[in-house]
Parts: sequence; structure tokens; C-alpha cells
Amino acid sequence: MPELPEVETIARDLNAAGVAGKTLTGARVYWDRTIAEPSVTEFCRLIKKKKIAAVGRRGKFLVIDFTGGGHMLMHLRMSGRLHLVSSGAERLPHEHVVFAFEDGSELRFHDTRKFGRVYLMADVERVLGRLGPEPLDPMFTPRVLFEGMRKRSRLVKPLLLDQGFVAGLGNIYTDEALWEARIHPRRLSDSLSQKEAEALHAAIRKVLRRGMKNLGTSLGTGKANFYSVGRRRGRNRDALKVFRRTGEPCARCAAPVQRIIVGQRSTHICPKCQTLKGFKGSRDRGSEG
DNA sequence: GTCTATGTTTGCGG
DNA sequence: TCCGCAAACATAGA
Repeated sequence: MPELPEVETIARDLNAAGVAGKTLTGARVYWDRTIAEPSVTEFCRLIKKKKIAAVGRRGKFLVIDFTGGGHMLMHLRMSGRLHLVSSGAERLPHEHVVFAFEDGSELRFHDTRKFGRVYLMADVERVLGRLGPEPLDPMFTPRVLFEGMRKRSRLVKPLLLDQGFVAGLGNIYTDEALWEARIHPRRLSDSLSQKEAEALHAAIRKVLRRGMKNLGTSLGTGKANFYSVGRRRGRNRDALKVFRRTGEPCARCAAPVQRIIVGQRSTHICPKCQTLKGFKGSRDRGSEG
């Protein structure tokens, strides 16, 4: 569920709520598999008396640094959320991990689908080191994108979703960026011209920045939907051009938006703006050409 | 009952 | 070795 803009929104909300500076008194775990490492017993033992120094983000990971060393990573996967409540609040269904602070407040990890994971580690490199560049970092230049695309022969969309290639893009922002750059998701990565790579680079940054400005994308009202801390919804949905807009007119050319499947993922394109015509080695299965 | 879902990992076969 | 694909994780909503 949450992609880079959503995780960033959560990190900012936690900071705005004054989480940095709080000291943990302990954690209670109600679904063991949410704790990726160490063991639940060790996790609960080690987390006591840890003081939060900072809350940040890397890719789709929320990164919590403790004073005097140690870090906690949280990955929300499909349906994870964070609730900041007072310790007296009744525990809701799906609140699988409860972190208690000295001041009587609690941070609760809520996750209906139970795919989310929490890590406690001395050195985050083993996990975060596998991530590709931050798309909004100056290190991520149009050339880095172009060369990275060129030295592989992958379908463009699955490559953008690969967190080891670039960190933080998910299904929503990838579809939006490809539409913005007018690139078909089934193009082969090494078939992109430098100009196309530049357009894609600009598009990625544009849709991510807009997503953050709008505090993330919330879709329906379902339980698996994005909510930031304090149950606030993002308002980026109206800014989406193709994602879950099947049949609606393309904002550029008015052709009806199509839904296709690419790399097992639901994918939304404008069949007129994003075409495969003229690219050898690309296949257009299931959608029109 | 059926299909779909904003994510990631693993194992298989080409 | 690289790549795409299917399945697995687990639950809710349409």
C-alpha cells in the first residue's frame, strides 16, 4: 500500500507529533511474524529504554534511529498503518505491535493483512543496502536511470518496481510516471532512448513530489487503504491520471484508459499515448497495439 | 463463492 | 546469469 510519498508523509507526521525524544518503556507483540528480527523475546528485551533520536525514511522503509545506537525499521507492505494513541485506548483489532512510551503515549502497528514487518538492528546496512538510489536524491540523475535501464533487458514497469533498481516506487506512482513520460510499461528497458529516459526521470520526480505535497494517495474507504498517523487521508487520488481510472478519458488525448496486466500487476495506460509500435523485442499481449 | 488488492520473496523454467 | 512468471504470505471488500 504505502509507497514513497505515503511513507514520507507518515515519517513527517510522526516528527510533527513529537515522537523524536520519546523513550520506550517496552513493546507488546500480538502477531509474532510482524517482528522480522530479532526473535520476539529479544525484540521486547532490547527495545526497553530506547530513546528515539530521529524518524526518517529510506525507500518504503520507515527508519527510526535510537540515541546511543540501534535502529528500528518498519515496512508497511500492503496494509500497514501506525496509530499514535494514549495508553488507555482500547486495542483495536489488527493492532499487532504496541510500543509504549514513558509519557503514557503509545505507537501501534496496525496491519490487517499481516504482511508488514518490523526490524530491530544495530546496523541497517544489511537491509537498506540492497535498495537502489532514492529517486529524489541528487545522486539519481537522468544518466543513472538511462545507464541502469540500458544495461538490463527488463520490462520497464517491473524494473521500476524493483526496489534494488530505484527505491520507493510502487504500482500507483509507476503507472503515473509512465503515463507522464508516455512510455508503455511493456517496453524493454534497453530500448529507451536517452531522451525517453530523461522524460521518465522527470516524470518519476514529478509524480512523487506531487504525491508528497498531497500527503499521499488514499483510495477507497477500505481497511487496506492508506491513512497516515491520526487516520488522516491523503488527497492525491484526484491528481492521478490513469491509476484505477479504467475507461475514463486520458487527460491528454481523451482515449479511454486501459487496464492491462504487466509482471502480474494491474497496470493502467493510455493506449494512444503509450504505445509499443516500432519497438522490436517488445510484446504487446492482451492490449491493443 | 469469485475476483481484486498500493508489496516482497522464493523457487522454477526458459 | 539474467529474466519472467507463479505462488506464497493473510485479510477484507466489492
